[in-house]
Amino acid sequence: MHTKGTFKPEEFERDIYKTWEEKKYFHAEVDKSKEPFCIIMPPPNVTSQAHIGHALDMTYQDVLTRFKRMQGKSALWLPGADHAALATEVKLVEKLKKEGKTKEQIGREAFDKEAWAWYNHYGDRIMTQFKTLGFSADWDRYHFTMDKTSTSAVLEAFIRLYDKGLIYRGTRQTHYCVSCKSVISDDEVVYSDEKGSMWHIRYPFADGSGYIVVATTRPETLFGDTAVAVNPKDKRYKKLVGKMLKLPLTTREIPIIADDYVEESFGTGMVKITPAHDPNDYEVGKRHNLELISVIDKEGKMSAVSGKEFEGLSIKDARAKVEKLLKEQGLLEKVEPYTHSVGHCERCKTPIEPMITEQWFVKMSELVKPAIKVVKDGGLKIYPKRFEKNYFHWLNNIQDWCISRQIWTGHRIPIYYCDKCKNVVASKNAPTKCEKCGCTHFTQDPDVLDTWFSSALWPFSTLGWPEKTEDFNYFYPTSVLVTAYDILTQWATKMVYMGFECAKDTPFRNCLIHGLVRDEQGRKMSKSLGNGIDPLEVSEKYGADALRLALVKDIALGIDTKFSMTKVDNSRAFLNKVWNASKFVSLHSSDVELVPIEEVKKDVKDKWMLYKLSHLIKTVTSNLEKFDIGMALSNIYNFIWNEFCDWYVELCKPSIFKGGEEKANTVSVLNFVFDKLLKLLHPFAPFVTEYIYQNIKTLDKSESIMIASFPTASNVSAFKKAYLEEEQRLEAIKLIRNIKAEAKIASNVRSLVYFSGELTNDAKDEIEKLATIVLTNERGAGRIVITSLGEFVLLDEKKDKGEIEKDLLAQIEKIKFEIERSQKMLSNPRFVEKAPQSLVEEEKRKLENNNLTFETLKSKLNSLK
RNA sequence: GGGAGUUUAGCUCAGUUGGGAGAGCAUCUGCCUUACAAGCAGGCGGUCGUAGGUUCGAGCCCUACAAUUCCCACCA
Repeated sequence: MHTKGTFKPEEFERDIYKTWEEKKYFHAEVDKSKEPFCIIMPPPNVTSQAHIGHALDMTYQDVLTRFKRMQGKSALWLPGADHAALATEVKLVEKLKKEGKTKEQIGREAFDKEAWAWYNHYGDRIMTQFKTLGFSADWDRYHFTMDKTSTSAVLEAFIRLYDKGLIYRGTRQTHYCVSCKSVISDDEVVYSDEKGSMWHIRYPFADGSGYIVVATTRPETLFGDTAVAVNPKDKRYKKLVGKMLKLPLTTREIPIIADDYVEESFGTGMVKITPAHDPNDYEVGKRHNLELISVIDKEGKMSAVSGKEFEGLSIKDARAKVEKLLKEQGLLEKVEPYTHSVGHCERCKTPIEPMITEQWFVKMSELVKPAIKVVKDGGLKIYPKRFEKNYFHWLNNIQDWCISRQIWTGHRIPIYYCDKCKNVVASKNAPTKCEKCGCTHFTQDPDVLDTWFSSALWPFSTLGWPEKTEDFNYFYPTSVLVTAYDILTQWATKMVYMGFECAKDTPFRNCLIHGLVRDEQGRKMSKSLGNGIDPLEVSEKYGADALRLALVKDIALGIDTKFSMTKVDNSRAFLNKVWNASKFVSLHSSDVELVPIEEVKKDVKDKWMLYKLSHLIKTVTSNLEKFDIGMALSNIYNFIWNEFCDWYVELCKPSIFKGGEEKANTVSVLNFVFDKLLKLLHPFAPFVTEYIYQNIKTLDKSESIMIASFPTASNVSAFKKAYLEEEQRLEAIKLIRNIKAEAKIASNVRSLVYFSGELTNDAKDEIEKLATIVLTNERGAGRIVITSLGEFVLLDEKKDKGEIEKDLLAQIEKIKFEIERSQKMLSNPRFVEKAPQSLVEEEKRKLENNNLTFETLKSKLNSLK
């Protein structure tokens, strides 16, 4: 039995998890007799370590999975990891650099091997970490975005989209990272303000009649200028439109054009247009049919177009040289400091270069339509609802998705070019013979796919798609996606439109958005700030259960949460409380033959407890169904501590100490209730609940609490009367405790209290024990308190008449205030008319009671005089 | 520039269709009462950001404003 020892989670968490794994409780099977429930785990980067954000995200998922599993669903939580192509490549290149190598030196094949060695090395580290936090994912179905099934899904999806004309190759301006030597998507560009300079450069007129001045932050791109633009409404420059300028440091001439894009008030009102190296200029260039001149190459060096003097220079050197030459030629008006926003590569932090390149794109306009519709129609619900706005905004403004990357890590694009006739073939395997020219030699496109391409297929690739597997048929669409709001648009949207395109349905029915975990000052946790909290350290010290509770207690959906060790301490204190409650239950159950709940003779306190328990079960279940796990946990926490421990356990003691049948009955109910509470708590604190469950005596015990049934509310309307009766007793106890404290009587001193009304023996025992008093019907003077049971007088306090009178007057004042309040409401005809009848009745009842109390108090006062 | 969140006790935050303001921590008082001092009992503490409006009634609904955080776009 479980009657000794203190709460030491480190002594049992590991073993319990091992048992769960051995018993295969995490494994979900296709079972047509059960309803499916499925969560696909958002795959963390395979090489990352578990951080506090994961802990929150996964706790949400584990709570829901465990809840549904206990409800009898076939609950699948499918885990996996992501290869994070660009992030991994950056790290691999760094590693090679340390070894004095480059990826080009070792070649593509060897590089692939390096990548796989890397995956294998880190492969299950993060998943092992997740296990220590108690997560109940089905590890048998672990997937990786580069594994066979995922690769097969990627190939299938690519070729389908290609054949439908939804994937195409195009030349356009894209963000290019000269360090990663790859194009990156808009989402992978992070902007930050940087101190730079604004160069004011003189562009002479071609006819030698003076010059104009343009302002730029990128003087080195002037070799790519193909025009200077002014606003068509700008009176200053209207006459100049059409005139030709001599481009400094070159022999070229460029025109002055008019375009709305230019703001009159900014800089000089004249903008140099460099279509190949600026997104806005690119658009202007398209409108005016300007030539694209690339002056920066993919290495981040100046190209031949910029002239012999500049060719091969870095951007930085070129900039300095341009400045020097302009100065020498008297073409530099001034240089002023200027702070502006500069885009950087998310992974390697290098400033990005807008560049014209040839890339593969996914055409979005049609693809996006069902994804918008499903949310509008309610086929996919987003919690909280307000995030729908972000979702729609994103999809309505979406650009074609650039999916090719010039790196080596990831899924290679399944496009082959005929060596002879350049025929383009999309194929899962290398084609053997060209249909057009019969050539047998093909070269595969060197690029790989954006990581998000495989992540977009994640909800169905993990279930076996494109094969028509049983898993896919049973579990797809999945039940809910759990993720933080920062990734809703980047990832969730992709899964939805790819889900419709490939798997013909929404990938998940619900999308649950939670906030981010911040530090105590509300800052984002990051390596550079050094404010990160390692969930594994916390778990090791305080137990995984305490960590989980600290993360999700009192959090609201979609709202950031601040993490603090105070919360962990509090959670541990709560678990300790549960631990001690279990010791109490155990201690008194050992010598008792438990009676099934239907057959137990229940007294008032038992009915009161069962009545309240039934309501708790309803509330918790409904909150969990709404994904409000923060609220559900609060419900359970408050009930266990404030209702069960503080009141019910104490109420049980008189019966327990009496022994015999009365004890057996009480302990049976106590056991029943505690068992239900453990089950309610289990999804949140799986380890300690399992440990206690295994070590206490209960009827109908399952092999594990994990697979026990989640409590369901029973009909308790018959207990309502007893419930109200108990509430009256508790009210009296609280009021008596209160006057005792006010009278400065120590809480452990048994006070003599006068009471003249009728009480059952039970009630008398309870009140005497819990208020620490002895009741007597011998009248005396003292502090008076009026309760719904009658009048109690505290006798053992030496008080003179004056003080008692003062007390009474204070009570009378209080009650008068109440009476006036009720009267005011009830005398308002519009309240009586319009407010719900039950409310009006309630108010009338209160007024009546208060009037009675008022009369009693007044007669007391009079009798003193 | 566009959009969203937040603003409630000293601190961290709940508050489920509008119907007498809540928890934890901190603090104060008294208790080592036979499950638990990681505890028990009792207190102190709030014009619910500001100003209007709707309503019999507003922390909750509407409007404006302020502070703060974030997202998107952009910054020649």
